[in-house]
Amino acid sequence: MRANTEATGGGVGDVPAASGRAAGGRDKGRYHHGDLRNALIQAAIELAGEGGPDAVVLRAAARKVGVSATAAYRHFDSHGDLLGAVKDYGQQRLVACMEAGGREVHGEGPEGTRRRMMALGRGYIRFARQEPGLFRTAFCRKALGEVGITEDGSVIEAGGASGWDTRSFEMLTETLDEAVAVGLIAPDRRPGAELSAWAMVHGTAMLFLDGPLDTLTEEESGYVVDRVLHDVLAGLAAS
Amino acid sequence: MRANTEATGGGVGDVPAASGRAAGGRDKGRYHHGDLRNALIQAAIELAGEGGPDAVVLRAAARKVGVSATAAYRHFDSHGDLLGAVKDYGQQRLVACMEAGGREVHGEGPEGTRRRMMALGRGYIRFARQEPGLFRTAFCRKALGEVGITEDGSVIEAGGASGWDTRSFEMLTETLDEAVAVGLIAPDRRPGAELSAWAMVHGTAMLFLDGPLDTLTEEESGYVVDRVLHDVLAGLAAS
DNA sequence: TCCTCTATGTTGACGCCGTGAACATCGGTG
DNA sequence: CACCGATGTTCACGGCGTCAACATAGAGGA
Repeated sequence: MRANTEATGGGVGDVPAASGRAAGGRDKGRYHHGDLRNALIQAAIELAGEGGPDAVVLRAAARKVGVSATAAYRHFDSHGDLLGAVKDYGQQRLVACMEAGGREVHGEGPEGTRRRMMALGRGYIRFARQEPGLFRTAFCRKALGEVGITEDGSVIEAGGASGWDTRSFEMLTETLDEAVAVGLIAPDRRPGAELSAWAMVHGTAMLFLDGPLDTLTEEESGYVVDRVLHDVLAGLAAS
Repeated sequence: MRANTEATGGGVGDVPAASGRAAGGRDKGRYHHGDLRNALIQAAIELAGEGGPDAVVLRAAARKVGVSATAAYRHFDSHGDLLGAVKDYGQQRLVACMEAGGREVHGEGPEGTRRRMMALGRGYIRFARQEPGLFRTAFCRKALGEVGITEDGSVIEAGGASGWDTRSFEMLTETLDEAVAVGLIAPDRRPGAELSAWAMVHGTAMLFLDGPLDTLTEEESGYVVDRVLHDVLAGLAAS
């Protein structure tokens, strides 16, 4: 971090989720932008949405805001730092999409819980399909100092599991606990169940985006998603 | 494609899988390399193995071989073309790793088939963990003309499901058919089963690499993999 | 009120990247 | 042997991330 990045907490939080034209350039050539950090993040988010993580180009974001490239360095340590901000935003959007899906289902008992789990998974995959660029950015490596190669050629991987929004994991955990309480999942199959569930959903999303499922229509993909989610629930339910 | 890329079929095939020092530079300054295309692919494979798809830098590969950067354009259309060759190679290695896993299991009947499916999945994930750079490259987008942005800003996604090695999919299909024949999977649950199986395995691999499972030890991850594979089989077996 | 100090921008430069154009060299075919 | 196409080379361009030096606006104290 550098300069005032500490002050804004490094989060994205107050970026207007979808403010149309990126606040398109400052009015009347003010020398100081006023909110350049968030403006750059917003521009970078749009780039990511259109072209994925590789499209998040520092100079392009600066151009969009109407500011010189190096101005970004007053607010971000590096290109990876900016990308990390977009990554955080993407993860938040993913969580929001899951929550939106879960809120629509209100049923009680085993069937209600089952439908809620399905809704969670559908929300996850819906976000991946509707916002592929952001989804890929949310799961891309190489934000901040995650990977790099030192001058002597050795590979460095700093950070470990850093930079992960744990909220989506918590949502899954809560719903799985509910599923056990309600008798949907056998208690002895509970430990580690979030892994199977998450892997299945995430894998399905990846196959939709980068795999051989990328040509399916909306309707076909609906069947696929239901089938996959049904299978993972069946696998967890089996005694 | 350009020049003689047609002649070698665009495949990698005859690249020595792991020839230590990349054939380290031509001897005695011969003007013509003799096998530059494969030498560049080999160098690019090493780059990918060390740093993933982003490390596959055309100029770096040329440097490794001891040749000028533009020489690569006699054998590849573009950077994406070279990356595509590495991608193909990575997919072949993945298939090889799955086959190696499957060959170790010889049992007959339901239990044998079950163990064979587990071995296939373990091979998939073992490759992802042992060769993360190659694995990521095998599944990276942006080889050849897969994605791009036109001058007017619109996003173009050419190719569709192109560039996919279908062999791994076939192996899965065969084993699933075997599982039905042997009574492991209910026939009515067979259609679409490869999707669930693949999604689960691929998702687990992704969570190991880019997700929150990247800190697990070898032993821990073994349990995780077994658990996940067990779950997906249970899900398919349930009537 | 004015002066100064610091946060925030700008310009210029560097080395790396992918890529095209023009030129050089080798090796096989008439 | 003379030639020609395949295969390399050098040079050049614009774009990228990033650093150093300089410019400016706006806030807080004299």
